[in-house]
Amino acid sequence: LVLYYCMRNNIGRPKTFDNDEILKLAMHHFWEYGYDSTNLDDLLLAMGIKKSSFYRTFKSKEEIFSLCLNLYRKEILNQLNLLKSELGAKKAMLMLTTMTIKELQDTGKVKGCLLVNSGQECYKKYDDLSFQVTKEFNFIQNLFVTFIQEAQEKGDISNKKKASVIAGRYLNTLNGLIVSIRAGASTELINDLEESLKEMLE
Amino acid sequence: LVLYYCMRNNIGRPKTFDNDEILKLAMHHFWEYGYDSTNLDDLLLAMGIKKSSFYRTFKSKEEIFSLCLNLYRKEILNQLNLLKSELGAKKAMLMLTTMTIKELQDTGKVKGCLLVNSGQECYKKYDDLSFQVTKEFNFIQNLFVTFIQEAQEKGDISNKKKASVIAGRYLNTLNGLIVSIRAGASTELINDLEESLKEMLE
DNA sequence: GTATTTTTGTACTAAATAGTACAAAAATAC
DNA sequence: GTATTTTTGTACTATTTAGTACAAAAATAC
Repeated sequence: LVLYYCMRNNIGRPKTFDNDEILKLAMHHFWEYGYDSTNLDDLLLAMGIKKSSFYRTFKSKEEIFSLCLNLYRKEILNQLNLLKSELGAKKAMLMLTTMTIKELQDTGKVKGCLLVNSGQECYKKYDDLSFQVTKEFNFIQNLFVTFIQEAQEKGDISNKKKASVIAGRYLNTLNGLIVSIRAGASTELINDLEESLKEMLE
Repeated sequence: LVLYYCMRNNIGRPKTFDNDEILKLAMHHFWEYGYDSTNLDDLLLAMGIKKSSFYRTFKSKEEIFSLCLNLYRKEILNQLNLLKSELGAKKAMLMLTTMTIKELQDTGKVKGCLLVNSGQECYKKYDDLSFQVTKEFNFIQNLFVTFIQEAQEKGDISNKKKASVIAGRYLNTLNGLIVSIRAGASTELINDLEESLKEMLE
């Protein structure tokens, strides 16, 4: 009798939310408020589920945050690859940067890069998360390196420096940009920084 | 009778700690651990006083942190002016940067800039502190602008861009550097970033 | 109706935290 | 000794927080 029921998988009340979708909602909430200052109640509101369902689906706050870091890296990877297939490696990088700055200016929200933010927050505080952040960040960094190499080989980037060094300078400036915008940087400065980013990929 | 005692100021048990000294200790503790994840007990240990003495001397955790931000800005101001009087404006800036990187590498501790760290932490969380951080940060930024202007007039910097733009690029790269080091940047990248900082002041 | 699974509601625990109250002790001047 | 001020010790409050326990309700298939 029990065995018969176990064979079926459409038994019982069907799931009303998609795990991946609410994970995405959680990611955006963490992205805006950070890890520590996101309390569970607000997170649940953002996700649209109740506490009981939450702990039924995820192990802990730390675990879901870890999943969010993972998702974030995947989304950047997908977006960059999509842009590359349409525009080529060099223009893809520039486009991502332009989009980032645009979004910052348009929405007025300075969310920055989730990995960078999390790095600042978790560093010397949550060892596991800190380790993962470094891993995901390096993944993205390496992705940029391969893009730059590809563009160098195609002749789109004439700069002969090592791709890893160019990528380092590029991401360094991009990361600093968020700090500068939060500190109330002028439009003039932002435009200049964007210009300097372009110069790096010439 | 009471009036007679009030005239004297050497009456009663003398103070055993200097307010400025323990403030400095507090500043270094906040600098290493951040504001939120500094709990009062650890802070008191670092300061070497007891809770009762603390609340007798300071109003709250938020107030003493505000005083620390103030002190931090003053110390940078003093150090930069001292270096300028010895080396001139341009070399003073480069020296401060070199010292920062050296300290990061030598001690292994990546404390970064207290104002930048606090900016990330307080942004959209503690309005008063956030406001103050912006103020102190702009103060330092303006200081760099005046240094660059002075060096441009003396001919030490031939770059004809607006001093504010050069300062923006410079601080932006310097701030990003801390993120990069925490993310485990290679010595090669760090050296290159330091090189790019030098180039900006040429 | 019954069996099963998902979701919710309510109430709770345990720990950490900033800040307070207040008396006792210690260190000075007289 | 007394008066005064600083420092300490102890105990407490009030709040926030992540996480748990468990039963009740809702939604499906049969």
